Amino acid sequence: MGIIERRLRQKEEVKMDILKAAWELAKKDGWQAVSIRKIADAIEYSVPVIYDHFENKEAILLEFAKLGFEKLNKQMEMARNQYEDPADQIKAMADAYWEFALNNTEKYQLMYGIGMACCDVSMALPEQQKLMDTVTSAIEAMAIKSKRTDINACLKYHTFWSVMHGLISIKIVGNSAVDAQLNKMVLDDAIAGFIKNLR
Amino acid sequence: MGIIERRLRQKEEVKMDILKAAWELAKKDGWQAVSIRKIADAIEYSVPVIYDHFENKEAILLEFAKLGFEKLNKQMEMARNQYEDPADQIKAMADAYWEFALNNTEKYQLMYGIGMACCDVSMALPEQQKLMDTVTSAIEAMAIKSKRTDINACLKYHTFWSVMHGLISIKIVGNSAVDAQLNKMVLDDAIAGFIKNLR
DNA sequence: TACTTTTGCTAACAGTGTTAGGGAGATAAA
DNA sequence: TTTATCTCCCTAACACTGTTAGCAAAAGTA
Repeated sequence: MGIIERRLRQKEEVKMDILKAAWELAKKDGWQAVSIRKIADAIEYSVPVIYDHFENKEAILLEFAKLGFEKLNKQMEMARNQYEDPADQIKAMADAYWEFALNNTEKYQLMYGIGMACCDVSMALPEQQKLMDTVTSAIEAMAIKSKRTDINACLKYHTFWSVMHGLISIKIVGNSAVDAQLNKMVLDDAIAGFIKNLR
Repeated sequence: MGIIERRLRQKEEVKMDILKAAWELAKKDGWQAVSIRKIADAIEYSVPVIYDHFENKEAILLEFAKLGFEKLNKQMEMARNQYEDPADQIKAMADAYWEFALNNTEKYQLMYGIGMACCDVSMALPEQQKLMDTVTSAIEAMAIKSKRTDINACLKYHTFWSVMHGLISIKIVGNSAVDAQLNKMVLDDAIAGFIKNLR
């Protein structure tokens, strides 16, 4: 009775093909160029088959946003765990965030809706919460170490995130109008200042 | 021979009607809901008439991005000119930027392509340059006053802009998931830290 | 073999930006 | 005044988009 198992396996395979096709189209010509018909064409199935696997186009894109958050979470935790000192942790996480956004531009765009319609949904993803926890823990550790009782870690996290996200989204929509080297310098300067204000 | 004058006047009137219709549609249901056909319907002309006044849809949206930059420039200069002390100027400009983004969300979205396709063009607008000059002048003044020769004003401007833009774009795509009061606190904290690092 | 379920297709609906081509009216020249 | 030109603006189409209804063929079950 492995029939239904095989069916499930085959169905999963088609689903993966859909995601793979969508990803390739996005990498080649950007998310705007991704259409249901082009995906159908790539996987050699007709259009309605896609709707057997995903409720709508948004659901397909959301899948990549989720993947993005998972990957970012992993890399942020790895960066933090490489250091003991909270200041070093914060610096490492800033670099990791920057690195992730540079190497996963397509996913980052989806995660925060840069230069594209859709994805207010992605902002409500539970993976966001974990990202916040990872960074906030280091900020709290630093506050304790610096014997600063006046620091609101949640507030400081949002500051951290704003700088990072601002820099990245300007870079993404600006098509490297500002050169890459300056961007990295701005990041380093901003994070150095951020850390200094936590001491 | 006021005939051609009248014609030009009427033509300009239709152009204004197009912009007005586009603006009203955007305010009601967001930029995604703005379509050439809906505009045509609103101005009670057929679709191709719109293409007599604008090269394409992008050109219509770009008009609002330009208006946005002009308004922002004006408000930033006003904010700066209210104070003599460069630190006060920077704080005032940060508040002005924040205020502008809050009260002109639709324009801000267009200016920096938040949550929508299009508008890599708007990033190349000359109005951007002026904005940079306004802020940079205050940063330079502050560097001189603080006798700091190590400050790269251009770099600091980008830091300033990143914090502002990051905070605002998170707020816009996040549909006020994070509450408004915290956002203002984050802004004040970030700018206070920014200014502190210029002393 | 007959029945049921699953699968995946064609074709359509309603919308998008954009443009080719032509008809009617206003202006200018005869 | 008649004829020619020119400007204005419309209808209709093209090539797309996301999404879905309905049906035919294949696969599995009795």
